[in-house]
Amino acid sequence: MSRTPPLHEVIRRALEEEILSGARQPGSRLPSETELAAQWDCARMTAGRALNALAQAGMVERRRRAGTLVARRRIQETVLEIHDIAAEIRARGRVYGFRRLERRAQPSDPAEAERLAVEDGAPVLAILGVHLADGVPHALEDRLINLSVAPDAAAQAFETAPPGGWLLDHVPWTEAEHEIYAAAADPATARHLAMPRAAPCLVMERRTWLAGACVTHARLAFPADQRRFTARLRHPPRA
Amino acid sequence: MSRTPPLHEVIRRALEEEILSGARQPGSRLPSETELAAQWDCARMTAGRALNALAQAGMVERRRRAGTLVARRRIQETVLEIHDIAAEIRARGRVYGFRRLERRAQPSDPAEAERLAVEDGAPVLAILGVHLADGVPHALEDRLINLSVAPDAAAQAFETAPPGGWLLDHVPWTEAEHEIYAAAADPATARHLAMPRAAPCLVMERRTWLAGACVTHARLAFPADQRRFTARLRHPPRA
DNA sequence: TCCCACAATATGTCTAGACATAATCATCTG
DNA sequence: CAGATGATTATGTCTAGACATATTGTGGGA
Repeated sequence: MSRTPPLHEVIRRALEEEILSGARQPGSRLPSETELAAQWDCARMTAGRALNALAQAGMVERRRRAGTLVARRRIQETVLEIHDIAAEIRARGRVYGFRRLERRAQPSDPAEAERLAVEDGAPVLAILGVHLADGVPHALEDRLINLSVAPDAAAQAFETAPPGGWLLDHVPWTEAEHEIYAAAADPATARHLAMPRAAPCLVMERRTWLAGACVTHARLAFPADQRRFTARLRHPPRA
Repeated sequence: MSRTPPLHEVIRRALEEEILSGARQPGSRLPSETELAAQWDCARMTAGRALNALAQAGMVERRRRAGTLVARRRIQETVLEIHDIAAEIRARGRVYGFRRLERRAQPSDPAEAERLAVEDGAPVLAILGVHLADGVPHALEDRLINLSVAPDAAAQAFETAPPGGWLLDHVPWTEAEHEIYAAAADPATARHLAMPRAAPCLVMERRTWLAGACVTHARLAFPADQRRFTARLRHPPRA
Protein backbone atom coordinates (compact mmCIF):
# COMPACT_ATOMS: atom_id res chain seq x y z
CA MET A 1 0.00 0.00 0.00
CA SER A 2 1.27 3.48 -0.81
CA ARG A 3 0.86 5.75 2.20
CA THR A 4 -1.15 8.78 1.26
CA PRO A 5 0.46 12.05 2.24
CA PRO A 6 -1.41 14.20 4.75
CA LEU A 7 -4.17 16.33 3.31
CA HIS A 8 -2.62 19.66 4.31
CA GLU A 9 0.46 18.59 2.38
CA VAL A 10 -1.60 17.71 -0.68
CA ILE A 11 -3.34 21.07 -0.60
CA ARG A 12 -0.07 22.91 -0.10
CA ARG A 13 1.55 21.16 -3.02
CA ALA A 14 -1.41 21.82 -5.27
CA LEU A 15 -1.30 25.55 -4.54
CA GLU A 16 2.48 25.60 -4.82
CA GLU A 17 2.22 24.00 -8.22
CA GLU A 18 -0.25 26.65 -9.36
CA ILE A 19 2.01 29.43 -8.16
CA LEU A 20 5.20 28.04 -9.68
CA SER A 21 3.53 27.28 -12.99
CA GLY A 22 2.50 30.89 -13.25
CA ALA A 23 -1.21 30.08 -13.18
CA ARG A 24 -1.43 32.33 -10.14
CA GLN A 25 0.21 35.68 -10.67
CA PRO A 26 2.20 37.49 -7.97
CA GLY A 27 -0.11 39.81 -6.07
CA SER A 28 -3.23 37.82 -6.88
CA ARG A 29 -5.45 36.39 -4.19
CA LEU A 30 -5.61 32.72 -3.29
CA PRO A 31 -8.93 31.20 -2.21
CA SER A 32 -9.78 31.98 1.40
CA GLU A 33 -9.48 29.29 4.05
CA THR A 34 -13.24 28.84 4.01
CA GLU A 35 -13.32 28.47 0.23
CA LEU A 36 -10.44 26.01 0.25
CA ALA A 37 -12.08 24.02 3.01
CA ALA A 38 -15.21 23.75 0.88
CA GLN A 39 -13.24 22.83 -2.27
CA TRP A 40 -11.27 20.08 -0.54
CA ASP A 41 -14.07 19.10 1.80
CA CYS A 42 -11.98 19.53 4.93
CA ALA A 43 -11.93 21.66 8.06
CA ARG A 44 -10.84 25.27 7.82
CA MET A 45 -7.84 24.51 10.04
CA THR A 46 -6.48 21.99 7.56
CA ALA A 47 -6.74 24.49 4.71
CA GLY A 48 -5.19 27.17 6.92
CA ARG A 49 -2.29 24.89 7.72
CA ALA A 50 -1.49 24.52 4.04
CA LEU A 51 -1.59 28.29 3.56
CA ASN A 52 0.56 28.86 6.63
CA ALA A 53 3.18 26.50 5.29
CA LEU A 54 3.28 28.46 2.04
CA ALA A 55 3.57 31.68 4.02
CA GLN A 56 6.46 30.31 6.03
CA ALA A 57 8.20 29.33 2.83
CA GLY A 58 7.78 32.92 1.67
CA MET A 59 5.65 32.05 -1.34
CA VAL A 60 2.56 33.88 -0.14
CA GLU A 61 1.76 36.69 2.23
CA ARG A 62 -1.21 36.52 4.55
CA ARG A 63 -3.11 39.56 5.75
CA ARG A 64 -6.32 39.73 7.71
CA ARG A 65 -9.32 40.73 5.76
CA ALA A 66 -7.18 41.11 2.63
CA GLY A 67 -6.64 37.37 2.26
CA THR A 68 -3.66 35.32 1.12
CA LEU A 69 -1.68 36.92 -1.71
CA VAL A 70 1.00 35.36 -3.90
CA ALA A 71 4.28 36.97 -2.81
CA ARG A 72 5.68 39.67 -5.06
CA ARG A 73 9.25 39.73 -3.96
CA ARG A 74 11.10 36.53 -4.25
CA ILE A 75 13.16 35.23 -1.40
CA GLN A 76 16.47 36.99 -0.99
CA GLU A 77 17.92 34.68 1.57
CA THR A 78 19.86 31.58 1.02
CA VAL A 79 21.38 29.10 3.38
CA LEU A 80 25.13 29.05 3.50
CA GLU A 81 26.85 26.15 5.16
CA ILE A 82 29.99 27.18 6.93
CA HIS A 83 31.90 24.15 8.05
CA ASP A 84 34.78 23.65 10.35
CA ILE A 85 38.01 23.91 8.38
CA ALA A 86 39.27 20.61 9.74
CA ALA A 87 36.06 18.86 8.68
CA GLU A 88 36.21 20.54 5.29
CA ILE A 89 39.76 19.36 4.65
CA ARG A 90 39.10 15.83 5.85
CA ALA A 91 35.97 15.69 3.69
CA ARG A 92 38.25 16.15 0.68
CA GLY A 93 40.28 13.17 1.77
CA ARG A 94 43.32 15.15 2.86
CA VAL A 95 45.20 15.10 6.15
CA TYR A 96 44.43 18.02 8.41
CA GLY A 97 47.05 19.82 10.48
CA PHE A 98 47.49 23.03 12.43
CA ARG A 99 50.65 24.94 13.25
CA ARG A 100 50.66 27.78 15.75
CA LEU A 101 52.81 30.73 14.75
CA GLU A 102 52.17 33.21 17.55
CA ARG A 103 50.42 33.33 20.90
CA ARG A 104 50.00 36.36 23.14
CA ALA A 105 47.83 36.79 26.25
CA GLN A 106 47.72 40.43 27.21
CA PRO A 107 45.53 43.52 27.58
CA SER A 108 44.02 44.44 24.23
CA ASP A 109 45.37 47.27 22.14
CA PRO A 110 42.81 49.61 20.50
CA ALA A 111 42.60 47.63 17.25
CA GLU A 112 42.03 44.35 19.09
CA ALA A 113 39.48 45.97 21.39
CA GLU A 114 37.50 47.04 18.36
CA ARG A 115 37.61 43.59 16.79
CA LEU A 116 36.13 42.09 19.95
CA ALA A 117 33.86 45.01 20.76
CA VAL A 118 35.32 45.29 24.26
CA GLU A 119 36.81 48.26 26.09
CA ASP A 120 40.46 49.01 25.48
CA GLY A 121 42.77 47.08 27.78
CA ALA A 122 40.46 44.12 28.41
CA PRO A 123 42.36 40.80 28.66
CA VAL A 124 42.55 38.98 25.35
CA LEU A 125 44.32 35.98 23.90
CA ALA A 126 45.68 36.38 20.37
CA ILE A 127 46.54 33.35 18.28
CA LEU A 128 48.07 33.29 14.83
CA GLY A 129 48.26 29.92 13.12
CA VAL A 130 48.12 28.06 9.83
CA HIS A 131 45.71 25.32 8.85
CA LEU A 132 47.41 22.67 6.76
CA ALA A 133 46.06 20.22 4.22
CA ASP A 134 48.51 17.38 3.59
CA GLY A 135 51.12 19.58 5.24
CA VAL A 136 50.57 22.43 2.76
CA PRO A 137 49.30 25.82 4.03
CA HIS A 138 45.56 26.03 3.42
CA ALA A 139 44.44 29.02 5.49
CA LEU A 140 45.86 31.61 7.84
CA GLU A 141 43.90 32.15 11.03
CA ASP A 142 44.21 35.31 13.06
CA ARG A 143 42.11 34.84 16.18
CA LEU A 144 41.26 36.89 19.23
CA ILE A 145 39.59 35.44 22.30
CA ASN A 146 37.88 37.50 24.96
CA LEU A 147 39.34 36.15 28.20
CA SER A 148 36.69 37.88 30.32
CA VAL A 149 34.08 35.66 28.71
CA ALA A 150 36.19 32.55 28.12
CA PRO A 151 38.87 32.55 30.88
CA ASP A 152 39.60 28.84 30.45
CA ALA A 153 41.10 29.56 27.04
CA ALA A 154 44.14 31.08 28.76
CA ALA A 155 45.21 27.62 29.89
CA GLN A 156 45.22 26.24 26.35
CA ALA A 157 48.34 26.20 24.21
CA PHE A 158 46.64 25.84 20.81
CA GLU A 159 49.95 24.51 19.52
CA THR A 160 48.72 21.85 17.13
CA ALA A 161 44.94 22.08 17.65
CA PRO A 162 43.11 25.16 16.40
CA PRO A 163 41.26 27.40 18.87
CA GLY A 164 38.03 27.11 16.88
CA GLY A 165 37.37 23.50 17.79
CA TRP A 166 38.16 24.01 21.47
CA LEU A 167 35.89 27.05 21.66
CA LEU A 168 33.00 25.24 20.02
CA ASP A 169 33.29 22.46 22.59
CA HIS A 170 33.80 24.61 25.68
CA VAL A 171 32.16 28.00 25.24
CA PRO A 172 28.47 28.38 24.44
CA TRP A 173 27.33 31.09 22.09
CA THR A 174 24.09 32.63 21.04
CA GLU A 175 24.93 34.62 17.96
CA ALA A 176 27.43 34.48 15.14
CA GLU A 177 28.26 36.96 12.43
CA HIS A 178 30.10 36.11 9.25
CA GLU A 179 31.65 38.31 6.67
CA ILE A 180 33.12 37.14 3.40
CA TYR A 181 35.21 39.26 1.08
CA ALA A 182 38.15 39.23 -1.29
CA ALA A 183 41.45 40.94 -0.61
CA ALA A 184 45.01 41.01 -1.85
CA ALA A 185 47.41 39.06 0.36
CA ASP A 186 49.61 41.32 2.47
CA PRO A 187 53.28 40.34 2.68
CA ALA A 188 52.97 38.46 5.99
CA THR A 189 49.90 36.52 4.89
CA ALA A 190 51.53 35.69 1.56
CA ARG A 191 54.63 34.37 3.33
CA HIS A 192 52.70 32.19 5.78
CA LEU A 193 50.50 30.78 3.03
CA ALA A 194 53.38 30.33 0.60
CA MET A 195 51.65 32.34 -2.08
CA PRO A 196 52.69 35.27 -4.28
CA ARG A 197 52.43 38.73 -2.75
CA ALA A 198 49.22 40.63 -3.58
CA ALA A 199 47.62 37.49 -4.97
CA PRO A 200 43.88 37.30 -4.32
CA CYS A 201 42.62 35.81 -1.05
CA LEU A 202 39.17 34.87 0.08
CA VAL A 203 38.76 36.16 3.61
CA MET A 204 36.15 35.06 6.12
CA GLU A 205 35.68 36.84 9.40
CA ARG A 206 33.58 35.32 12.12
CA ARG A 207 32.50 37.01 15.31
CA THR A 208 30.75 34.96 17.95
CA TRP A 209 28.63 36.32 20.77
CA LEU A 210 27.34 35.02 24.07
CA ALA A 211 24.45 36.98 25.53
CA GLY A 212 25.60 40.33 24.19
CA ALA A 213 29.32 39.88 24.82
CA CYS A 214 31.70 39.07 21.99
CA VAL A 215 33.45 35.77 22.71
CA THR A 216 35.87 35.58 19.83
CA HIS A 217 36.80 37.02 16.48
CA ALA A 218 38.52 35.01 13.78
CA ARG A 219 39.90 36.12 10.46
CA LEU A 220 40.59 33.32 8.02
CA ALA A 221 42.46 34.01 4.81
CA PHE A 222 42.41 31.43 2.02
CA PRO A 223 44.43 31.55 -1.20
CA ALA A 224 41.84 32.13 -3.93
CA ASP A 225 42.11 28.63 -5.34
CA GLN A 226 41.76 26.92 -1.97
CA ARG A 227 38.25 27.73 -0.93
CA ARG A 228 34.85 28.72 -2.20
CA PHE A 229 31.57 29.00 -0.42
CA THR A 230 28.50 27.39 -1.83
CA ALA A 231 24.91 27.90 -0.90
CA ARG A 232 21.81 26.23 -2.15
CA LEU A 233 18.22 27.27 -1.87
CA ARG A 234 15.23 25.16 -2.58
CA HIS A 235 12.42 27.54 -3.13
CA PRO A 236 9.72 25.50 -1.50
CA PRO A 237 11.39 24.19 1.64
CA ARG A 238 10.33 20.62 2.22
CA ALA A 239 7.95 20.09 5.08
CA MET B 1 -3.17 47.86 27.09
CA SER B 2 -0.30 45.57 26.14
CA ARG B 3 -1.46 42.89 23.75
CA THR B 4 -0.64 39.48 25.12
CA PRO B 5 1.22 37.24 22.69
CA PRO B 6 -0.47 34.00 21.64
CA LEU B 7 -0.17 31.12 24.06
CA HIS B 8 1.68 28.82 21.67
CA GLU B 9 4.27 31.58 21.33
CA VAL B 10 4.60 31.92 25.09
CA ILE B 11 5.12 28.20 25.51
CA ARG B 12 7.61 28.06 22.66
CA ARG B 13 9.64 30.90 24.13
CA ALA B 14 9.65 29.35 27.59
CA LEU B 15 11.01 26.08 26.25
CA GLU B 16 13.50 27.87 24.01
CA GLU B 17 14.77 29.77 27.04
CA GLU B 18 15.26 26.55 28.96
CA ILE B 19 17.18 24.99 26.11
CA LEU B 20 19.42 27.99 25.49
CA SER B 21 20.20 28.45 29.16
CA GLY B 22 21.43 24.88 29.31
CA ALA B 23 18.76 23.82 31.78
CA ARG B 24 17.74 21.21 29.24
CA GLN B 25 20.66 19.19 27.94
CA PRO B 26 20.98 18.09 24.31
CA GLY B 27 19.49 14.65 23.89
CA SER B 28 17.19 15.02 26.87
CA ARG B 29 13.43 14.70 26.56
CA LEU B 30 11.04 17.60 26.72
CA PRO B 31 7.62 17.11 28.33
CA SER B 32 5.17 15.36 26.04
CA GLU B 33 2.37 17.31 24.40
CA THR B 34 -0.07 15.90 26.93
CA GLU B 35 2.14 16.92 29.86
CA LEU B 36 2.68 20.39 28.48
CA ALA B 37 -1.04 20.80 27.87
CA ALA B 38 -1.66 19.93 31.52
CA GLN B 39 1.11 22.25 32.76
CA TRP B 40 -0.14 25.21 30.76
CA ASP B 41 -3.78 24.29 31.01
CA CYS B 42 -4.36 24.33 27.26
CA ALA B 43 -5.33 21.93 24.49
CA ARG B 44 -2.79 19.42 23.26
CA MET B 45 -2.81 21.07 19.84
CA THR B 46 -1.60 24.35 21.30
CA ALA B 47 1.30 22.64 23.09
CA GLY B 48 2.07 20.67 19.94
CA ARG B 49 2.19 23.84 17.92
CA ALA B 50 4.89 25.26 20.20
CA LEU B 51 6.94 22.06 19.90
CA ASN B 52 6.53 22.01 16.13
CA ALA B 53 7.84 25.55 15.90
CA LEU B 54 10.94 24.54 17.86
CA ALA B 55 11.37 21.54 15.59
CA GLN B 56 11.17 23.72 12.51
CA ALA B 57 13.83 25.99 13.99
CA GLY B 58 16.02 22.93 14.41
CA MET B 59 16.25 23.21 18.19
CA VAL B 60 14.49 19.94 18.90
CA GLU B 61 13.81 16.70 17.10
CA ARG B 62 10.46 15.00 17.33
CA ARG B 63 9.96 11.26 17.05
CA ARG B 64 6.86 9.26 17.61
CA ARG B 65 6.77 7.33 20.80
CA ALA B 66 10.29 8.56 21.67
CA GLY B 67 9.08 12.09 22.34
CA THR B 68 10.63 15.50 21.67
CA LEU B 69 14.40 15.60 22.19
CA VAL B 70 16.69 18.61 22.40
CA ALA B 71 18.76 18.59 19.20
CA ARG B 72 22.29 17.26 19.48
CA ARG B 73 23.96 18.51 16.39
CA ARG B 74 24.68 22.16 16.25
CA ILE B 75 23.34 23.86 13.19
CA GLN B 76 26.10 24.58 10.72
CA GLU B 77 23.97 26.68 8.52
CA THR B 78 23.69 30.37 8.47
CA VAL B 79 21.46 32.64 6.51
CA LEU B 80 23.17 34.65 3.84
CA GLU B 81 21.23 37.47 2.34
CA ILE B 82 21.95 37.86 -1.31
CA HIS B 83 20.32 41.00 -2.54
CA ASP B 84 19.61 42.31 -5.92
CA ILE B 85 22.56 44.43 -7.03
CA ALA B 86 20.29 47.34 -7.89
CA ALA B 87 18.69 47.24 -4.45
CA GLU B 88 22.08 46.95 -2.81
CA ILE B 89 23.41 50.01 -4.60
CA ARG B 90 20.32 52.09 -3.95
CA ALA B 91 20.39 51.07 -0.29
CA ARG B 92 23.75 52.78 -0.08
CA GLY B 93 22.23 55.96 -1.42
CA ARG B 94 23.88 55.77 -4.83
CA VAL B 95 22.36 55.91 -8.29
CA TYR B 96 22.05 52.56 -10.00
CA GLY B 97 22.72 52.02 -13.68
CA PHE B 98 23.33 49.18 -16.13
CA ARG B 99 25.20 49.19 -19.41
CA ARG B 100 25.03 46.28 -21.80
CA LEU B 101 28.30 45.45 -23.50
CA GLU B 102 27.46 42.36 -25.53
CA ARG B 103 24.42 40.35 -26.52
CA ARG B 104 24.34 37.12 -28.45
CA ALA B 105 21.46 34.72 -29.06
CA GLN B 106 22.73 31.50 -30.59
CA PRO B 107 23.25 27.78 -30.10
CA SER B 108 25.47 27.16 -27.09
CA ASP B 109 29.12 26.26 -27.42
CA PRO B 110 30.44 23.46 -25.18
CA ALA B 111 31.54 25.83 -22.39
CA GLU B 112 28.17 27.56 -22.32
CA ALA B 113 26.34 24.25 -22.43
CA GLU B 114 28.21 23.15 -19.35
CA ARG B 115 27.42 26.34 -17.47
CA LEU B 116 23.71 25.83 -18.09
CA ALA B 117 23.80 22.06 -17.77
CA VAL B 118 22.12 21.66 -21.16
CA GLU B 119 23.14 19.64 -24.18
CA ASP B 120 25.59 21.25 -26.59
CA GLY B 121 23.89 23.40 -29.21
CA ALA B 122 20.79 24.29 -27.19
CA PRO B 123 19.59 27.85 -27.83
CA VAL B 124 21.00 30.32 -25.32
CA LEU B 125 21.12 34.07 -24.83
CA ALA B 126 24.41 35.48 -23.59
CA ILE B 127 24.57 38.93 -22.04
CA LEU B 128 27.64 40.80 -20.85
CA GLY B 129 27.04 44.02 -18.96
CA VAL B 130 28.25 46.31 -16.22
CA HIS B 131 26.36 47.41 -13.15
CA LEU B 132 27.10 51.01 -12.29
CA ALA B 133 26.95 52.89 -9.01
CA ASP B 134 26.89 56.65 -9.58
CA GLY B 135 28.08 55.90 -13.11
CA VAL B 136 31.17 54.06 -11.87
CA PRO B 137 31.60 50.33 -12.69
CA HIS B 138 30.51 48.27 -9.71
CA ALA B 139 30.22 44.75 -11.03
CA LEU B 140 30.63 42.86 -14.28
CA GLU B 141 27.84 40.45 -15.11
CA ASP B 142 28.32 37.57 -17.50
CA ARG B 143 24.95 35.90 -17.93
CA LEU B 144 23.58 32.95 -19.86
CA ILE B 145 19.88 32.32 -20.29
CA ASN B 146 18.41 29.01 -21.36
CA LEU B 147 16.00 29.98 -24.15
CA SER B 148 14.32 26.58 -24.12
CA VAL B 149 13.06 27.33 -20.63
CA ALA B 150 12.66 31.10 -20.91
CA PRO B 151 11.89 31.78 -24.58
CA ASP B 152 10.43 35.23 -23.81
CA ALA B 153 13.88 36.45 -22.87
CA ALA B 154 14.85 36.45 -26.55
CA ALA B 155 12.57 39.45 -27.11
CA GLN B 156 14.31 41.52 -24.45
CA ALA B 157 17.17 43.88 -25.26
CA PHE B 158 18.61 44.17 -21.74
CA GLU B 159 20.24 47.39 -22.88
CA THR B 160 19.90 49.47 -19.73
CA ALA B 161 18.00 47.09 -17.45
CA PRO B 162 19.80 43.99 -16.17
CA PRO B 163 18.50 40.53 -17.07
CA GLY B 164 18.34 39.52 -13.41
CA GLY B 165 15.39 41.73 -12.59
CA TRP B 166 13.42 40.75 -15.67
CA LEU B 167 13.99 37.06 -15.02
CA LEU B 168 12.86 37.35 -11.40
CA ASP B 169 9.66 38.98 -12.53
CA HIS B 170 8.89 36.68 -15.44
CA VAL B 171 10.36 33.26 -14.89
CA PRO B 172 9.54 31.20 -11.83
CA TRP B 173 12.22 29.06 -10.24
CA THR B 174 12.40 26.27 -7.73
CA GLU B 175 16.06 26.05 -6.84
CA ALA B 176 19.06 28.33 -6.74
CA GLU B 177 22.72 27.59 -6.24
CA HIS B 178 25.31 30.15 -5.25
CA GLU B 179 29.04 30.00 -5.26
CA ILE B 180 31.31 32.67 -3.85
CA TYR B 181 35.01 32.79 -4.40
CA ALA B 182 37.96 35.12 -4.93
CA ALA B 183 39.86 35.43 -8.19
CA ALA B 184 42.32 37.67 -9.90
CA ALA B 185 40.73 39.92 -12.51
CA ASP B 186 41.44 38.76 -16.03
CA PRO B 187 42.36 41.48 -18.54
CA ALA B 188 38.84 41.90 -19.96
CA THR B 189 37.22 42.03 -16.53
CA ALA B 190 39.80 44.51 -15.31
CA ARG B 191 39.18 46.75 -18.31
CA HIS B 192 35.41 46.73 -17.95
CA LEU B 193 35.59 47.39 -14.22
CA ALA B 194 38.31 50.01 -14.56
CA MET B 195 40.56 48.20 -12.13
CA PRO B 196 44.21 47.09 -12.24
CA ARG B 197 44.93 43.80 -13.97
CA ALA B 198 45.18 40.78 -11.68
CA ALA B 199 43.71 42.76 -8.78
CA PRO B 200 41.51 40.68 -6.49
CA CYS B 201 37.84 40.23 -7.30
CA LEU B 202 35.00 38.74 -5.34
CA VAL B 203 33.06 36.52 -7.72
CA MET B 204 29.55 35.24 -7.21
CA GLU B 205 28.02 32.66 -9.48
CA ARG B 206 24.33 31.91 -9.36
CA ARG B 207 22.57 29.10 -11.12
CA THR B 208 18.78 29.01 -11.06
CA TRP B 209 16.63 25.98 -11.74
CA LEU B 210 13.02 25.39 -12.63
CA ALA B 211 11.81 21.85 -12.07
CA GLY B 212 15.14 20.23 -12.91
CA ALA B 213 16.07 22.47 -15.84
CA CYS B 214 18.65 25.22 -15.47
CA VAL B 215 17.08 28.58 -16.30
CA THR B 216 20.05 30.86 -16.10
CA HIS B 217 23.63 31.17 -14.95
CA ALA B 218 25.14 34.46 -13.85
CA ARG B 219 28.73 35.27 -12.99
CA LEU B 220 29.16 38.54 -11.14
CA ALA B 221 32.64 39.92 -10.53
CA PHE B 222 33.13 42.70 -7.99
CA PRO B 223 36.35 44.61 -7.34
CA ALA B 224 37.47 43.45 -3.88
CA ASP B 225 36.64 46.74 -2.21
CA GLN B 226 33.15 46.93 -3.68
CA ARG B 227 31.33 44.08 -2.09
CA ARG B 228 31.30 41.75 0.89
CA PHE B 229 28.78 39.22 1.97
CA THR B 230 27.55 39.10 5.52
CA ALA B 231 25.61 36.42 7.27
CA ARG B 232 24.18 36.22 10.71
CA LEU B 233 23.04 33.31 12.81
CA ARG B 234 21.08 33.55 16.00
CA HIS B 235 20.35 31.13 18.81
CA PRO B 236 22.04 27.92 17.87
CA PRO B 237 21.22 24.94 20.05
CA ARG B 238 24.10 23.81 22.24
CA ALA B 239 26.10 20.85 21.01
C1' DT C 1 19.21 -16.68 24.17
C1' DC C 2 16.98 -14.79 20.37
C1' DC C 3 13.04 -13.45 18.00
C1' DC C 4 8.25 -12.29 17.47
C1' DA C 5 3.78 -10.62 18.86
C1' DC C 6 1.51 -7.29 21.36
C1' DA C 7 0.58 -3.48 24.27
C1' DA C 8 1.75 1.09 25.55
C1' DT C 9 2.85 5.67 24.27
C1' DA C 10 3.89 9.99 21.95
C1' DT C 11 3.37 12.27 17.96
C1' DG C 12 0.64 13.13 13.45
C1' DT C 13 -3.51 14.35 11.38
C1' DC C 14 -8.05 16.04 11.40
C1' DT C 15 -12.71 17.98 12.70
C1' DA C 16 -16.32 21.26 13.83
C1' DG C 17 -17.03 24.28 16.26
C1' DA C 18 -15.80 29.12 19.11
C1' DC C 19 -14.31 33.88 19.82
C1' DA C 20 -10.65 37.49 18.77
C1' DT C 21 -8.53 40.77 15.81
C1' DA C 22 -7.14 43.38 11.97
C1' DA C 23 -8.12 45.48 7.70
C1' DT C 24 -11.09 46.91 4.28
C1' DC C 25 -15.34 48.68 2.33
C1' DA C 26 -19.40 51.22 2.18
C1' DT C 27 -22.00 54.60 4.15
C1' DC C 28 -23.19 58.44 6.56
C1' DT C 29 -22.07 63.11 8.18
C1' DG C 30 -20.13 67.66 8.37
C1' DC D 1 -15.33 66.07 -0.87
C1' DA D 2 -12.87 64.67 3.45
C1' DG D 3 -13.23 62.25 7.44
C1' DA D 4 -15.45 59.47 10.95
C1' DT D 5 -18.14 55.11 11.70
C1' DG D 6 -19.76 50.80 11.64
C1' DA D 7 -20.41 46.38 9.11
C1' DT D 8 -18.05 42.81 6.86
C1' DT D 9 -14.62 39.58 6.02
C1' DA D 10 -10.51 36.79 6.29
C1' DT D 11 -7.17 35.37 9.14
C1' DG D 12 -5.44 34.23 14.06
C1' DT D 13 -5.96 31.62 18.03
C1' DC D 14 -7.88 27.98 20.64
C1' DT D 15 -10.56 23.84 22.31
C1' DA D 16 -11.88 19.06 23.16
C1' DG D 17 -12.38 15.62 21.26
C1' DA D 18 -11.24 11.51 17.43
C1' DC D 19 -8.53 8.08 15.01
C1' DA D 20 -3.96 6.97 12.68
C1' DT D 21 0.80 5.68 12.84
C1' DA D 22 5.42 4.95 14.18
C1' DT D 23 8.37 3.23 17.75
C1' DT D 24 9.70 1.33 21.85
C1' DG D 25 9.39 -1.78 25.58
C1' DT D 26 7.96 -6.24 27.35
C1' DG D 27 6.86 -10.79 27.85
C1' DG D 28 6.35 -15.36 25.97
C1' DG D 29 7.63 -19.13 23.03
C1' DA D 30 10.90 -21.79 20.09
